[in-house]
Amino acid sequence: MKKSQVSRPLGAAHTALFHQIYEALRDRIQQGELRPGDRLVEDRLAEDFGVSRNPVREAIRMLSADGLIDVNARRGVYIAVPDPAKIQELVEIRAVLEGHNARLAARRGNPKLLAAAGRILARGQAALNAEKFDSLGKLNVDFHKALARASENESLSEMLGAMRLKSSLGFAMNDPVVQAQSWQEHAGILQAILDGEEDTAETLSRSHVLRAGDRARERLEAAAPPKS
Amino acid sequence: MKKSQVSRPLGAAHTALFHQIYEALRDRIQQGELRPGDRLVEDRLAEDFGVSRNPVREAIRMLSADGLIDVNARRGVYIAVPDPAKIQELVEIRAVLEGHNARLAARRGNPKLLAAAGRILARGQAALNAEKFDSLGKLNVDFHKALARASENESLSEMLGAMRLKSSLGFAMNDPVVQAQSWQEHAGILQAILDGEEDTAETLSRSHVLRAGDRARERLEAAAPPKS
DNA sequence: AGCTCGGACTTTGTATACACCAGACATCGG
DNA sequence: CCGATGTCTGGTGTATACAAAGTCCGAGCT
Repeated sequence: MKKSQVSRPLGAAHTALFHQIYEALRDRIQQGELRPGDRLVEDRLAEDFGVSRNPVREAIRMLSADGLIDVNARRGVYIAVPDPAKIQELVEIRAVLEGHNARLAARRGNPKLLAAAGRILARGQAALNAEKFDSLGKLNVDFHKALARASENESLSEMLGAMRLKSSLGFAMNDPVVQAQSWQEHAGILQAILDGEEDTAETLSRSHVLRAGDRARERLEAAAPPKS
Repeated sequence: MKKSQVSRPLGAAHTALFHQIYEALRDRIQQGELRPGDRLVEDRLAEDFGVSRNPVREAIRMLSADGLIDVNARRGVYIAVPDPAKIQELVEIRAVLEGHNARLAARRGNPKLLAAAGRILARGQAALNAEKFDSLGKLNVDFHKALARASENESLSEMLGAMRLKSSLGFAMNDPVVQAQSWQEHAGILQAILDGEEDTAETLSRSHVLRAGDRARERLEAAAPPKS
């Protein structure tokens, strides 16, 4: 679910406020500026954005439908705090879909789109060698986006994007260490796709997601051990 | 995405109007009462429901985020008219996910949940024999819902539900003939799950969805041949 | 006749105002 | 001292009012 909710006829004036607010909030969540459990107060947001409460409310409904925030009737809205089990479910589903996506990409074998993915891969490896971990998070997202495009299945791309966003609530996807480890697997996936090895591409891609999930969970548990 | 957007702590008064309206509209879409391309006018809806425009607008934002309606800024909102290519994409993704769901269901092998699915299967076969085609559509949805529950992966259930709803926009899922044909495949799927045959369950389930999609598309093209 | 232009009407977008609920604090009785 | 009840306040839910953009249709022109 990108910015596609409201079609913007290109030159057509300003986009509606509720839409701008929706994107702004979503970006803040993705950026980690708003963290799980944080409260969103309509009045505050309205004032911050310099608008009335209505556009804010409509943006909140959209975020709610996306599953990014939890709305407790009459008690306030909060950035969703996903329980680990749900996150694990999401990761498993993502693994299946990313695997399928890799298979499709291998089947299509679109040289242009794959070259684009290759360039991002190179940039990522360069960043890794230069130990510029902070830029790795965005590159990781870009790489997966490029792969998603390479499958030439737009719906699948959108779904994967939405799912990545949602899982990013569960754990810091942009944790440098996790990124660095997982990055190395990207090369293998892309190679399999380039070779047209559908099965290999799917398997590698699937396990890549699962492993990344495991690593993130480990670090999460290490940081905040179960209070049992 | 069930009614889960707003948690209702049981005794907590009435559900908000915007939520009721959201559900009402969604049901109307699912029921086929509102058809692709139909226009939704805020004022009309507000009057029909006997409320102001605000709850209606918020409901519209949620439906928009679900991808069930298209909002053209300042020009009106319409029930989404999915182009066939997108529908095909959705069907393919659904096939993969339903396949995975069947695999999980086979792996879990929860007797209680599978028995529930079995009961619905029996009801469906009975309806088929009695040629009560009109009830078959709902039973089909129920059967798939039961299967989704049997995988014990809540996120997956929700996603499959949402995807079924969205594809139902593309073609009349409740077309009696399509339903009748596809229904017979259900028995095989459930049997494979009961036998714990993960691979078989996944394969059958996947091809079941793809075939149902093909059949629906055939009928659609037969009804409204390409104007080329 | 066909086209353009302009104005009224329609519909969406936003702001303001009010009602009601839920939790916090205070007060009172035991 | 402790628990129950009253009040107060912050925040959400809904309604009404206003502004702005889009659409439709007919008059006038070529």
